[in-house]
Amino acid sequence: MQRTDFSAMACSIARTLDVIGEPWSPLVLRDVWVGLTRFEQIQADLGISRKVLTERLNHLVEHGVLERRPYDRRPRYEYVLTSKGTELVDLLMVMAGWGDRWRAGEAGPPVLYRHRACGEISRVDLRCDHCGSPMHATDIDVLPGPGAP
Amino acid sequence: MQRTDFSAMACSIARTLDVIGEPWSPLVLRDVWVGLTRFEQIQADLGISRKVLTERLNHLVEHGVLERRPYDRRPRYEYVLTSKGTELVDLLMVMAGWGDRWRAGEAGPPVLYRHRACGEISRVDLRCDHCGSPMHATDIDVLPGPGAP
DNA sequence: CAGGCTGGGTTTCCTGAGGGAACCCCAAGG
DNA sequence: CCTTGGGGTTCCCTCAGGAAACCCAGCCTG
Repeated sequence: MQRTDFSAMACSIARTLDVIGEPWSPLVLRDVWVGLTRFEQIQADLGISRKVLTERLNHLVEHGVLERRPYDRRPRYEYVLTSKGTELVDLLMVMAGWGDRWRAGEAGPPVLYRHRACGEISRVDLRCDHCGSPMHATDIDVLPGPGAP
Repeated sequence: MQRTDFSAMACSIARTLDVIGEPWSPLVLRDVWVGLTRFEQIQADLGISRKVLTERLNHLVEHGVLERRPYDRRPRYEYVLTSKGTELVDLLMVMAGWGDRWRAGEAGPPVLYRHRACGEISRVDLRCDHCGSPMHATDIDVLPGPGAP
């Protein structure tokens, strides 16, 4: 985990990292996303230490990214994505896209994504929400915003 | 940082985290992106320990995300994004988008992005690279790919 | 041409987070 | 009752992060 507290920085990247920047957090989120929603399942899938998994889950719940809820009359719980968390999955998809492109190697990507709307195996692409044309790092200017320091 | 080695996992998210998952790495990348390309600049801007900054920069260079190059006949160096690194900035933009939306608070986002193609202050949106319609976490099915374990 | 200055690190030491394994609690079920 | 299994806690050890001091190679200045 980061020792330094990122949440105080006037930077939305740092603030996002404050929520999912700790080691394992994105992978925990991915597991919940693909349907591994219980402590034992996630622990077994990732091989993460139980202590750390407890910490991560609590942190994600505190930040409103996951919701912890009982699924039995016994004390059994599962973790589900909130809408805030579901939007974080977009980030995971972009991460996966980069990994697919640059680190998949000979074997090719371990998973494929099928877009339900068109039925095609496709990749995610970044577009401008105004004009709809591609919007990548080199296509933009960065300006100070209202919350600038 | 993570003790566990993510690079061996058959997961493109984990493989991406192996490159930029360590604390500070995304912020180092952001700094280089916005033009803080020298050791002293980055160190001063982030307040990161010099030791850790050295490690992160070396790691990013080893992975071909940054390139280290001299800018003087004295032993002075600057770090610049490779194309592999520039594509990672897309990830930073999505991160910033989430932080803007969920954690900016009253003050509003600290920075704005102007899309050069249309001139508008806009946000990045995820689209299907086939059909061009929105492609978010809930719009896709995940299937095993050729590199599946 | 000795001494400073500057950028870019390296070293040292201390603390605390991650890993691993053992332990614990509670509610069924047999 | 005793076991089983999910969901955690506790303990201990090691190693990564933070802070600050130190180092070195070239200009630059007196």
